Amino acid sequence: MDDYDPQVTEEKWQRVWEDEAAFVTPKSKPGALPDEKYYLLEMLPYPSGRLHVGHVRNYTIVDVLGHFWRRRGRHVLRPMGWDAFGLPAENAAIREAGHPRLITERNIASIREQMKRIGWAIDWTREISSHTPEYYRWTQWLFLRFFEAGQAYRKEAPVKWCPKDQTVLANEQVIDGRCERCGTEVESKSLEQWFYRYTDYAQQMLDDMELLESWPERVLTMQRNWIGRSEGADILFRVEGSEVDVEVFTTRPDTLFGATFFVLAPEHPLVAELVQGQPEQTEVLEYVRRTAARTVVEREQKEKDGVFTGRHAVNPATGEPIPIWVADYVLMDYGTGAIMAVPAHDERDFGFAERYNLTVRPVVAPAEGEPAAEGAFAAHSESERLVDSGEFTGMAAPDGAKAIVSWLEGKSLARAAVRYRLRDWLLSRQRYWGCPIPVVHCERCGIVAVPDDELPVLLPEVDDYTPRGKAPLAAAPDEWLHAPCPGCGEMATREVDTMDTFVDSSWYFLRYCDPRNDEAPFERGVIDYWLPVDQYIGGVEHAVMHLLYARYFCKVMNDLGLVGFREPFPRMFNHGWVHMGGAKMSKSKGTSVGPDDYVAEHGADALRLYVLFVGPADQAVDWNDSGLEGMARFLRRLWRVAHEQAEHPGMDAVSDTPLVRKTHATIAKVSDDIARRFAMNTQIAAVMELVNEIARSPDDPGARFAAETAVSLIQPSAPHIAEELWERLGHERLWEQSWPEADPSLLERETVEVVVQVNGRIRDRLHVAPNLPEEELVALARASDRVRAFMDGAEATRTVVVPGRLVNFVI
RNA sequence: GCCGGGGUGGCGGAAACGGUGAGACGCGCCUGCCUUAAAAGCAGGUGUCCCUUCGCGGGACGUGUGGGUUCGACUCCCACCCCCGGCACCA
Repeated sequence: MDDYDPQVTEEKWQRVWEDEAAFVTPKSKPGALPDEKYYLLEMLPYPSGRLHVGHVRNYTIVDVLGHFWRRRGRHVLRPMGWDAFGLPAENAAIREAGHPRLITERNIASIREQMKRIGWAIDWTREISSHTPEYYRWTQWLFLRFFEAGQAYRKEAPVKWCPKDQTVLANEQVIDGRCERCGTEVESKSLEQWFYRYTDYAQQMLDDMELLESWPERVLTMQRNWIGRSEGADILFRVEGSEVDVEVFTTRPDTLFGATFFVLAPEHPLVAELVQGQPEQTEVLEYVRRTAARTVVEREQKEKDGVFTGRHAVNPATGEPIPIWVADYVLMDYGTGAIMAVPAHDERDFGFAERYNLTVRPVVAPAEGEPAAEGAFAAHSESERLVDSGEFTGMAAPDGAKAIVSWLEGKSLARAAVRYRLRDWLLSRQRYWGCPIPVVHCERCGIVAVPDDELPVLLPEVDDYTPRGKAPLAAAPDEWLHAPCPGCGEMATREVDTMDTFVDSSWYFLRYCDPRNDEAPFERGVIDYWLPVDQYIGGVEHAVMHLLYARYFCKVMNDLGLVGFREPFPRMFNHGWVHMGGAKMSKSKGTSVGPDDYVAEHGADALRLYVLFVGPADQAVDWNDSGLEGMARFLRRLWRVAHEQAEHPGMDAVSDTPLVRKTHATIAKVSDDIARRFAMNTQIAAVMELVNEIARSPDDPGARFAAETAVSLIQPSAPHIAEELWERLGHERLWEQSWPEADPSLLERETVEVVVQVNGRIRDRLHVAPNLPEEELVALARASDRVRAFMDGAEATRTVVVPGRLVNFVI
């Protein structure tokens, strides 16, 4: 027996797989049934330079599933590609005076090489990259379909602006008031920008969660929170001494009689008009100006204040004039930017009223004899009743809410309303390295779409990528910047903003199915075969960004007849990241450990096993390589055991030995761990147990069968060594062999150990046949000397029997 | 504050349904074999405490803390402590 040399073995099999196109998936299998396919998808990676062991863990989890389902007879699609546009490459280009394309492509080449060395079963013929014109042509094409459908539109709106990256951000990209990428406090600016109208789909996103058969509960919760549905009413307030009505949204219309003042957001368009000519005008406008100068974080953290406008609104329920204030705790971009303030029943309103000595009037109270609700501002409940609320006094709060709304509805002053926290998706970016937005601005025709046959609008070369608040493309050469308007033929100017990279990753999973199509983004029939994705895998950090965007994209495409499904990823699994020093490994933070040294020392198989073995696949782990040696040890042991057994003849018939039974139990355990539980750590432990067992009884007649099975079961996790040993055991192409099946008749142990307890304490053990009748078992247990000693002559008042497990005498 | 998830040996982590022996598997550590020696490998041991005729053996305690349900609880219920993640001016 030669020594196990992972370098030799791994190189050999990687070449064989490549030569035989082992993991290349044909376009679609003619006549194949949909349930024979298995579309296995990992979230599109950003090519950030080099892989770290966190990536190795994630992709190896995917790889195990791919091998497993392929050997279970599924037609597996397992592609790879690159989310190649985006700020890091552009910033690196500015820093190093390089070109983002060259930097990106260099990174891709380097990562691809690492991936191949680890031996993942990827279909590289389907590789795609979002920065290539072949890909972004179709990103643009889809944009135009959305544009025609009114789903892509331009508007002036307050937007989040990152002063460091010099670009606008989507709401999802603002974390705690800071830019998700660089941590800079974001500012609020009013700018004209491109949006996808995904608030149209807010309700469907909620409703269609029913179609998501297997998603982590926390992701669904995060999406629900993000969409933020609330039910209530829109109510009109007349401004005293004018014809102006201001609309507010409230979730507590039952408290309308307690609305004792009225607040406008500083950005509310009515503010200037209301204070025109008032003595308070200067002070109010100064307040508005000061608020506008603050960053989002400053505004959120400062103590809330406000100014009185000198004007009053009329409470539509009481007819009473209430003062109108402008205050920074009211936000322009939720609801209507104006609120009715009910200080008795809202914590924020109460704080404000206290500060400025405004009237507090309770209008909801616990019912007679009921204790006051926990906390002064708890949500209303059946047990609370309206007080001091005119004709509604005495009604239960929820009923009162309905009654007040329909009363005002009759006077056209209110209507039931649902609001969402979700804002439209801001998709334009004032940066270079992204997909150009394919429209022109024409003085005569306005915004005009570039015709499909002129796509792609190529990203032009520019001299300077540095963001200066204006898109770098504004400085593109004239021959790019100016183009004839497709409408009137006059010279028009191209759109200079580029798209958010989340647009690129909202449809890539469709392109994988038909990656070289140059007539359409994809062929409908191919999509119908492969989609929806059978298993989607990625980090939880995309719970409210990528996953919501991609869901939205599919809904619109479905409405446009481009695809035949409403949810792309019915089954989602979140892997846990590998951490270092308590945080996710990250190249940019310098907390990153690459796979290369480990692969050079112990081989890819040992590393693959180790990253699977460190812990449950959905949990984060802190990186610690001390156990890697143990995996190498296991592989050498497997090597030795397999070679020993290769000397033994194969079994003709199925013998029934303890080792054979153990082997069948292992098949069952490994299969269930992979297919149902995603328990990659325990499936490996199970194979280790089996190998230990073979080493202990090498002359068992079932030993060769056990060894071959162990090799077969470890193949998804350690494919190179498995392939080599399989060959040395006299077989071929393990990756094509069907997955072993456990024989149910051999799953049961021949004898089981039954515990005999007296009062719940173990006093003896019996070895009996698993199907021994209960009476016999009890008789046997009662006959035990040790049991008799502890029973001390007493009779059991109760006997508990768990067949095959235990007998418990209670005295 | 609200909503999730979690606290098990020196370490990473195992234990569908409440049903033996908690601690699989691996790391680390200890002892022995092999070796001139080391590495590798192999065999065995390894929760805490106690009794022991030291050969087996036996007992008590032990899954964050305190209660509870049950013949029986890592698993169920109540209260509390701690850690991780998400949300948090959304009217």
